[in-house]
Amino acid sequence: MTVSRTLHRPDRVSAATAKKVLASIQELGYRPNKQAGLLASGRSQLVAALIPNIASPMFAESVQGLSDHLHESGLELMLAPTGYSIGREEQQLRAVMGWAPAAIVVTGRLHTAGARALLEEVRASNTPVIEWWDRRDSSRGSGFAQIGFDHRDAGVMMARHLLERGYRKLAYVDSGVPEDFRAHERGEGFLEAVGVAGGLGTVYVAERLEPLAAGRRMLQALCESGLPEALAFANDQLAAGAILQALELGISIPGQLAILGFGDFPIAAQLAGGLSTVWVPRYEMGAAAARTLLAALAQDPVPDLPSLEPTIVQRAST
Amino acid sequence: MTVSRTLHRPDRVSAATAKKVLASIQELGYRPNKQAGLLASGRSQLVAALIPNIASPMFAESVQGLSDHLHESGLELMLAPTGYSIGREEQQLRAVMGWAPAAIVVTGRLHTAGARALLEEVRASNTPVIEWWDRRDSSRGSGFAQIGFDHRDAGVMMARHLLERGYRKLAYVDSGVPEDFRAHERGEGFLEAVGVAGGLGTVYVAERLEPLAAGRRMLQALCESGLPEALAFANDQLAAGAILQALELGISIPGQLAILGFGDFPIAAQLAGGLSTVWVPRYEMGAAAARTLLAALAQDPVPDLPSLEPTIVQRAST
DNA sequence: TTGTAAGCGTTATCAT
DNA sequence: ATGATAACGCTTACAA
Repeated sequence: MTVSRTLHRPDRVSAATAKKVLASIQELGYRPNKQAGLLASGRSQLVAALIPNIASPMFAESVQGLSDHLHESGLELMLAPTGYSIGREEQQLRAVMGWAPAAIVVTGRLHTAGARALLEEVRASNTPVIEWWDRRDSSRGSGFAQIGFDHRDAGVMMARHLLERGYRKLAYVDSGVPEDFRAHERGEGFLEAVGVAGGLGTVYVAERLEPLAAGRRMLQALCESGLPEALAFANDQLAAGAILQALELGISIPGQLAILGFGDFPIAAQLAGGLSTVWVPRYEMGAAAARTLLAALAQDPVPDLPSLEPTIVQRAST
Repeated sequence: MTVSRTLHRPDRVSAATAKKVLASIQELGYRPNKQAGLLASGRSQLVAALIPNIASPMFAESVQGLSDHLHESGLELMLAPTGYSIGREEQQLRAVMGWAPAAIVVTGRLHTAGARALLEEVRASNTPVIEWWDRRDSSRGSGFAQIGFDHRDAGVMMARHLLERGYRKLAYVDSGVPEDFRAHERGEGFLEAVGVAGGLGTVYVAERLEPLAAGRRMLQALCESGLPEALAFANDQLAAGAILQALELGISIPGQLAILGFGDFPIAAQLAGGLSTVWVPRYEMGAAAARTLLAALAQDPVPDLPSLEPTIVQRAST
């Protein structure tokens, strides 16, 4: 008991005892067993994050942001990939809950009914639940903490950017991942904004290949069936593929075809002249999730968060 | 006790009892507490992986490979980033060991003395320790299971590829991350092979910027100080940056300058004409680590692993 | 096939 | 300021 106190409440132990305890810890190489600690205290030091894909650059930086701030506070990160499937997400959620995590982070606001019930249960036990990478103001109150931005609005922003620059025949290229709801929502917002402005909007779906290759193929296909004036993509990788293909075909950008990406990945800044795109606070969402969740665990008020709105980055391709 | 048995050794429970138990589990929403299970059994269902950087595409796919195969067997993955620092690695190792993981995966074969002692301790308790992303045959026997390839050999292979194609004035561009020992070792192997062949070898160190930008800057700098005949890079991102810059400067590739990357990331196949590079079994290392570790946990013999040797991918840039 | 008792390593609580 | 005792929820070992 004195050892436990020395480690957790040093102010409640005399200096002399503390010194002896620490010396013994050093000498014996004692490391507390966290599982036992959790079992006794009911407080875990684990945060579980469920994300569609670990290898995707979209989420990797958010995970890094989360991880950086979590480790500063002595929390460990448990990662569970869902493969962009909400069914899989429910399974993973079930598995992860067995660890009694201190907080749970899930991607997006769309879940199976079962997953939603599990999350409600988690929240009912005073464990923070955070949805990141999405937010819809209308659904607040009913839901969990949302750290992200509205993808429909982002789609609207993309369309408006193109419309403002005079393009009228527009198309959105979706990623071809059936359950990437956020990409679909951007497409919906895009289409709607084009319609409102009296433009001509279409949605295409990329093949489910490696994205640079899929972008190339998409441009190839459109060349044969007829190019719009501007093309907005679900992500920079698709857009970069299209630009590379356009360069090879001698299609001038943005003269014959304007191209807009999403994500503002490094390649966007480096590609011939620069790819116009949408900057997304990837790392910041992770950091914000960590800050929010730490505050909730400490019963502190919700911290002020930086704006997490995406913004258009204008380069040479639009 | 009957519940525990129903869940873990269903063959030891009568069908009728099992049915009743499962019905109750369903009805009550019972989920076993894994912490308590571990505490009682001494067997954890957690695998800890320590990697330099979660957001780096180098490791992300290995993590995905590990994760995919782990989850199939009901093991959870705990990730700890070390920021390319072996000091940080030791800290993380200490933290992670508090969870009594079922197995530990660390990146590379170079660790602090303290970390090495901790890993020995882990192994002494019959917990598998795997070093991935590196392997040195001479150090086997003294060490842990190594899943990866020899980076010095990879450097030699890169140099030989360039030498065979007639280039004599060669340079290797290192990544600029001080503790990326594997990139340094590739550079050493490269230099040595060039020396042996009687060529002229140099090592440059890229600025520590976003890698595409650093590759651009490196090429710019070399243009001013004098280009070699061929340039090998520590990774494809640096090489891609150099190619983009060369295109803008009108330097012909491989005519005036040959360029070789490392990693075989998607961009290598898509870049103007194609970047020659070294394919690395990123996902496969993750999968192999999982298979090795599962076999060790099951006391099965070490499984046959596919070859994890990198190979040269010849494209237009060399 | 089922059930009982003990104990895993910690922390909460209360007594000293 | 320190220590004794009883949990935490499960599994092991053994008994019925």
